[in-house]
Amino acid sequence: MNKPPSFEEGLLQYVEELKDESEMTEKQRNILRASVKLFAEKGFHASSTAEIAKEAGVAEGTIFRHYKSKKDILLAVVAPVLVKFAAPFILKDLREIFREQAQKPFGEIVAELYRNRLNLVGANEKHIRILLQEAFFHPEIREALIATVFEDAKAMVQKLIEAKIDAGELRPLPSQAVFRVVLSSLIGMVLFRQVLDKEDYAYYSDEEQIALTVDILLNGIGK
Amino acid sequence: MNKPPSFEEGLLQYVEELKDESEMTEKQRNILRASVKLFAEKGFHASSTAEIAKEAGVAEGTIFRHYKSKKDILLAVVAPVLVKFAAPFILKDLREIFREQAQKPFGEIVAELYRNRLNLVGANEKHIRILLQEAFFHPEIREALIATVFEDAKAMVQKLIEAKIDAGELRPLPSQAVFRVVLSSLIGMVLFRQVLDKEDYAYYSDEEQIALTVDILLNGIGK
DNA sequence: TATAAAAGTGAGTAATCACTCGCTTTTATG
DNA sequence: CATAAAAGCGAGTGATTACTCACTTTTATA
Repeated sequence: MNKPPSFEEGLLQYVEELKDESEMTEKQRNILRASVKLFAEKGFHASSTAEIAKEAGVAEGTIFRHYKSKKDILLAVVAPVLVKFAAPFILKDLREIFREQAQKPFGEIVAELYRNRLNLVGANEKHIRILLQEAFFHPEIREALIATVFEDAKAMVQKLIEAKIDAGELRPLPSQAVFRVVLSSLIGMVLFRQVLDKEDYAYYSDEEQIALTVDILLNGIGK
Repeated sequence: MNKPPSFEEGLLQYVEELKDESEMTEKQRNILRASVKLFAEKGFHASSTAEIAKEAGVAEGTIFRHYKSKKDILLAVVAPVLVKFAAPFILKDLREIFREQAQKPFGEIVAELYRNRLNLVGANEKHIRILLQEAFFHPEIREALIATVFEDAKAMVQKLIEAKIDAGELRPLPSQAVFRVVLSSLIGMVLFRQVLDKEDYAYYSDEEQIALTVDILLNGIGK
């Protein structure tokens, strides 16, 4: 009858207990830094606690003084990305973009959104990599990712889209589909920049890619 | 001075030695089937050879009679997806779409392309999941994926795009950006259908999603 | 400065890991 | 039908795994 701990009891609990780095010991910060490095390079399962200890310059026992299991380290690495990023940024940054700029043309809002998210990804490559990697295997992480990042963004952006449709600025399309294409284009830019097409992508700047993408999004590729 | 085996010596070698299932023993087929199941569920690193043997109803020694290492099993699982799928389908299916239908409107060609790829993904969920999961960790797989699937598709689609621009059917945009958006939209559909938004997505059929996506792609969302 | 709590240590542990090897059984071939 | 090769087996291997614990060192507090 014992339910496995749900992501609310599990992952989101970390959110509330989130120490910020200033109240950690030197060694504990080293453990996190080493874990991020190794997890990003070889994945969670392929990184041993012995390696982490060595990389962090710490005895193996010290790790378990701070984290009661190896998986705890993963959650401690991943939770801040999810929270400090997703939640506050989406709820604050994005809310700002939408509220303060809701009167701006949709294209400009989306461009600003893309700019914001692209910078975010660039500045936190490793953490995001770990987050996505492990989302494949740990349903709790996947669900937390969808519940915090995706659902919020979806609700907010769809609302904006519907307002812009009512205002006659956008064609009367299903907001679900519009949101999907808006998000797809963002994911596509990240994907091309980071993994698929580094050379060709590098030929254009981020700003040019954004402008092109928004142009296509608004006006289509047809003549 | 020993270079690690490149993906050509490693992965693509499997392509040529690819047994088809008919010339495998019952047990060997069971090993592959069990591996696909476990790798898809918990990932390569988290699946032990003991588990695979148990799931396949086989002695652990039997596994190593057929595959000289655990990683060999992964490559044997992944190579067929890469080759039987990517290469032939892209070089045959896609080439068919492009050649036989090049005179059709771009929208119809892309719709056909989306239909084709969406079915492919649906029919091979597990294998694709494993392929993507492990592409994070194994550079050889990632490179093979990009080299075989991505580069071919990119060259072919960009050529079509440029032809359609010359024919005056599409706006004169950089083909790189157009290709990126075309591919992004496909990835977006897959992502929404399979993981992000199962409920909302289910409200529309694949065919409707494709039609909407192509409409937006061609005509944009602006009024 | 005395004292307790917190942080750090590293040898030790049972379990599990991928893989081997000597053996038996099944299959193919002439 | 004889014989060899291929397939299958499972106990056994040393290495590695995440984690513990008795102990020492550092830090905070009164």
